[in-house]
Amino acid sequence: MVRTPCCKEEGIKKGAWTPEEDQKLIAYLQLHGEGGWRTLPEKAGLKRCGKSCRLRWANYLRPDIKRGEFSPEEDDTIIKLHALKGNKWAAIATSLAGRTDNEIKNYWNTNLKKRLKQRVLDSTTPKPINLTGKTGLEPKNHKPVYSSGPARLLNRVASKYAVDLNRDILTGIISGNTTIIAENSQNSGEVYSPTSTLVNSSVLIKPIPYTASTSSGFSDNCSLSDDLTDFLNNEEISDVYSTVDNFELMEELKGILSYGGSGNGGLEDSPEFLDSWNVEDNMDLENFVSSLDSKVGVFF
DNA sequence: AAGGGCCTCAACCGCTATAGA
DNA sequence: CTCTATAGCGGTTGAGGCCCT
Repeated sequence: MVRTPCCKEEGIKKGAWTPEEDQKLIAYLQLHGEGGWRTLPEKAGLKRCGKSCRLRWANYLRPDIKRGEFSPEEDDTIIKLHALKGNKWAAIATSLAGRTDNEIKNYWNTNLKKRLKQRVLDSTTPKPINLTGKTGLEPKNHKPVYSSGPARLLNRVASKYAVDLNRDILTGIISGNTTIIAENSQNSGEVYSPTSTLVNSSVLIKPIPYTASTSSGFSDNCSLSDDLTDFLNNEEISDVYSTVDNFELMEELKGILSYGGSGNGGLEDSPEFLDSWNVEDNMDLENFVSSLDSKVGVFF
């Protein structure tokens, strides 16, 4: 399809709008209503392209736009909806009266994202509890029995990158039916307290197999074959984690798996590196995770 | 006081989707 | 069915303000 030229013509002004331009645009739209953006600038006496006029109106001049700081309630809504929808700013904006997609996107990138990352960092203090001889969970007796792709992948990522993973988050993700075992010899006999961080490079996440009578846990038809966002958006998972706390839980996991930023040659907003693993390939996850080295560089 | 770095957010860019001729 | 115009979306940019040294 031939691309429609926009703002390519000579004499078209760019940059910040002046009050006079705003007035011209408002006056024209009050008189004629929205639409006809291509011809609007000439009719309204503006040296702007139609697209620029439409954006100025939609994001700034529209009378129903709410300006000012976001309320805590709006923060919560954005966080929850972002956990569900990802960077679908327009979809999120439909649930926040008076807020534009652009405004929400900026607010997320400059405030909420940082706040969530900071929360993840604050929650990653390791507190191992020595329960040697009391748990019956000696590592050598626990060859992992994986029942789901997600759990396996999380485990492999954790073990491969010695990443700080908050156990609360992971146990939540695995619906509480999870045993976490320190496998490394120097940690033999240890498990971690519910508030601990998994800092060891050989941590196992062992979900109890899903059964039809269990309302929580993973079924085999829920996998990470696409990406983590899809996984988290999976209806089955969303149903399990429909409370406020668990929305935050999901958000934190996303934060952890994206933590590190592009500046480190790593990840930023979404775990797209997971895309390369397809369950149908029957690829060994260990090989897959090993291959991530070359894909993401310094991870975390 | 100055200036360098950081942060915010309006505006732009590139692209897709959709409607209608 | 094809082509074009328009609307809309998400990512990115850069001007200006703020803060710190």
